[in-house]
Amino acid sequence: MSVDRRKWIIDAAAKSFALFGYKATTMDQVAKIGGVGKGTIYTFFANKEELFQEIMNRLVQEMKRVAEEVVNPERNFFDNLHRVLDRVLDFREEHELAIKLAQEVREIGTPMAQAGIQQIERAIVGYIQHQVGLAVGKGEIKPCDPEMTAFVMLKLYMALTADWKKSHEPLPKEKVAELLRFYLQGGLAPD
Amino acid sequence: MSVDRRKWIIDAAAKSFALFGYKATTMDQVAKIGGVGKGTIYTFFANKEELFQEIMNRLVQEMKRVAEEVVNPERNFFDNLHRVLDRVLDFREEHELAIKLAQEVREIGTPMAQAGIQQIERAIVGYIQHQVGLAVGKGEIKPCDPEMTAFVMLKLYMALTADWKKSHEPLPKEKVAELLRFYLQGGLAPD
DNA sequence: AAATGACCGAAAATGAAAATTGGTCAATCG
DNA sequence: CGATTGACCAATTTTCATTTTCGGTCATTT
Repeated sequence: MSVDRRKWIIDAAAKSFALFGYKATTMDQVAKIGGVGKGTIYTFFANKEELFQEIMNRLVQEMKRVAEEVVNPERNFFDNLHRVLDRVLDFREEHELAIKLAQEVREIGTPMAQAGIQQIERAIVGYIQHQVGLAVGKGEIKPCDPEMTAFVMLKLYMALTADWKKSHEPLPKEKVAELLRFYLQGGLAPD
Repeated sequence: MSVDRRKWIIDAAAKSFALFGYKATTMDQVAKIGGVGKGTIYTFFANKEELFQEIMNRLVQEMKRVAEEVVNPERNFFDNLHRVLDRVLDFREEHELAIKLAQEVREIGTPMAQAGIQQIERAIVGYIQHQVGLAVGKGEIKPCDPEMTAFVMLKLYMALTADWKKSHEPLPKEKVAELLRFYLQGGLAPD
C-alpha cells in the first residue's frame, strides 16, 4: 500500500544520503535499496531535492526532540545552554547524515549539502533564540534582543569549535562550554 | 645595483599579487613588470612562496603601524579595542591585496592565499592579545587567557560587522561597539 | 660576478568522447 | 483503472589524451 512504499523510500533515502552524501546518492540507488521502481519515488516526491528536504526535516525534528529531552525549566539558563549545546553537538557529531554532509561540504562543496547544514544551524539558532526569550522573561539574564543574542552565541560557538582548531589544538567540548560561559555570562569587567 | 633590483622585484610582485592574486601571478609576469630577468628574482628569493611571504610581511607591518596610530594608553580598554578593530578592518576591506586574496580563497581556494589571510588574522589577534595582556595587568579586565580572549573579540567583531549583514540590515559602527561592550564587558548575568 | 632567458619536467588547462544521472512516460501489472 | 515500473532521453559529469603553462635551473652573456 502507498503509505508503506513512501516509508520504504524515505528509509532508503535516509540510508543512502547518510552513507554516500547528497551528490553520490542516485535516484536509482534509492529505488533499488527501497525495493521500488524509480518512477514510484516521483509519485511521492517531485524531485531529488524534495526527497532530501524530507530527510532533513526529520533530522531537524529529531534534533529538537533531543534538545527538548535535556532542557529543564527548573534549571538556570546557562546550565540549560550548556546541556543543549553539549547534547546537540554530540548528536551532530555522531549522526551519520550530519557527518557525511559536513564532509561533503568540505571536500566537494555540494550546494545542496551546504544548504542542508545551514538548515541544521538555523534550527539550532532558532531553538536557542527561543530559550533566550524565555530566560529574559524570567529575569535569568539581562534584557537583550533574543535574536541578536542567539546569533552571538552561535557565532562564538562556531568560532570556538570550527575556527579555533584551524590554527590550534581543538578544544574539548567542556572547555568550549566553559569559555562560552566565561565570556557571555560574567563578562570581562572586573568584579 | 642589487638593492634597487630587489626593490623593483618587490614592488612588481606586490602590484601583481594585488592585481591577479597568488595563483594567477607568474614569475615571468613579475620579472617583466619589474624589468628584470626571471633568473634575477631567484637570486633574492628562493621561490614564489618566499617572495609572497615578503609581500605579506610588509602588509602586516603596515597594519601594525595603522593600528598603533589609533591606540591611546590614556583611553580605557574597550574604547581602544573598538578603535583598533574598526581601523584595522577598514584597512583590510580597502587594501587591494587583502581583498584579492579573500576573493581568491572564496573562488578557487588557493592554499597559499588561504595561508595569507590567516597570517593577516593572526597578526590582528596578536596585536589585540598584546592589548588584552596590558589591560589584564592594569586590572582593567578580569584575568583571562589573552590569546583566547583576543580571538573571541576578533571573531565576535567580525560576526557583528561582516556576518550579520548577510541576513539583516548592517549595524552602524556605534551599535557594533555597544554590542561588543554589552556582551563582552558586562556579560548576560543579571545585575 | 651579476644578470639573463632558453630550456625542462611537472602540473594544469583543454576539449572531445564516454558514462552517468535526474527526471519522464508509454507499457505493464494487480 | 489507477498504481507501478524501468527503458529511455536530455543534460550534466567524468575521463583521458593532448596541449599549454609555469616554477625553477643553468649555460651563456654582459
